[in-house]
Amino acid sequence: MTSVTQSAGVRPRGAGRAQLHETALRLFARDGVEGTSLQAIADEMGVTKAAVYYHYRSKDELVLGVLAPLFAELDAILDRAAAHRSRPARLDEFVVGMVGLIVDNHARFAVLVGDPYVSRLMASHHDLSGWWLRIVDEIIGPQPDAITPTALIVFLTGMTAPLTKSPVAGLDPETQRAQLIECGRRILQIRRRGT
Amino acid sequence: MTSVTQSAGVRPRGAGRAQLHETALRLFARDGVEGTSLQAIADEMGVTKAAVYYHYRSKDELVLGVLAPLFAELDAILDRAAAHRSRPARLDEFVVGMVGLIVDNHARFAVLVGDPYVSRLMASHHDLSGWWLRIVDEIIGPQPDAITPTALIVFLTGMTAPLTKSPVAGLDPETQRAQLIECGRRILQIRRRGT
DNA sequence: GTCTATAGAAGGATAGAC
DNA sequence: GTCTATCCTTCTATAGAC
Repeated sequence: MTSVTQSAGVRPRGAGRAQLHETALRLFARDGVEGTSLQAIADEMGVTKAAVYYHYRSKDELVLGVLAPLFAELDAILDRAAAHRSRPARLDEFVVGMVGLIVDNHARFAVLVGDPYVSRLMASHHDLSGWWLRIVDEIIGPQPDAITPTALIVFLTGMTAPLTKSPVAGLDPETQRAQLIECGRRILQIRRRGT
Repeated sequence: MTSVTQSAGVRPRGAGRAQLHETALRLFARDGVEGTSLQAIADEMGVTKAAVYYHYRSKDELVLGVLAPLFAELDAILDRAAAHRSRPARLDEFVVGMVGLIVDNHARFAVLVGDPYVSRLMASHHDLSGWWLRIVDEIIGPQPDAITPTALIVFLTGMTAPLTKSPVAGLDPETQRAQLIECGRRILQIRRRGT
């Protein structure tokens, strides 16, 4: 959702901002948001704290700026999944979409769903519970059985682990993707349609 | 692992310590370890910081003290599971054991596996990777297929979510237990033995 | 076992020069 | 867009009285 078409050749606005996002995200994922000081981010970039404050007026806004790319993606995945008519097809499209998002954005997603600081931040700034309601309403659909919401949240939370935690990390992205999709299909009991 | 047999009638050593554990754990789970100051814990208990420092010489030791009850439990679950001869039986025993542990200790387990501060603390003080090696060696067994370790870590990480996160929380413990066991059996493809 | 008081470091954030 | 310098708050931790 960041400005995509910016006439080629022009130095992109916020080249420094992109580096800031990258550095901050890496440290957030490694040490947690609360465990990452603006000083540490500045040191890692070889600049001073004040340089960071040029881009964002507070740490909270920096965190939201780093996570921002996810929100549009999450909505897009929901849109694509909700377009299917049968529940299994919706669930499968959702699983495949989420796995794709996570494989490409493991750190960002792990910070979003796993960091306590972010959880509190979301409660006041962004509406993440609305996203969950959309899942229940539009993907699982009317009359959900008792276990599917639980299975979904177990999967959504658990799927970040293999990519960040030590033991299983380090697999090539295609294997990760295939294994995670299989996990999602198992826990949601989706019989694979002819793809 | 804390002293169990202490002649009855005697005021238990560390009645205050138990309350400290309880309070600290609740705040750790809610705000994260790094987001919970010793001041906040002391305030919550109605005492001063110095009183907390009477029980533990540092914040790190307090964190380890709060999490300590888990480690003996984790080993006991592994022992029970490893005693079975067939792999499906070992996996099922492990799933049932872990779900029981989590339902009774969601907050503690969530802090252990989810908190960035704890992750760093474990890397230096405790050997959590040894616990994972025991799982792979003694539960999954020789010649693990490619996906089972991934499925296990997705489940172990994900299973904490329904108990702490908002949407699905608030179910009665028996339902939670049954749903989580079912999730584990699905993702690990365990056909239920005659229980 | 709990208190007051305080040291010493680190954090978030701002002002103003370049 | 980045710097120096500074302010104020909060944090961990310790010393010593009760």
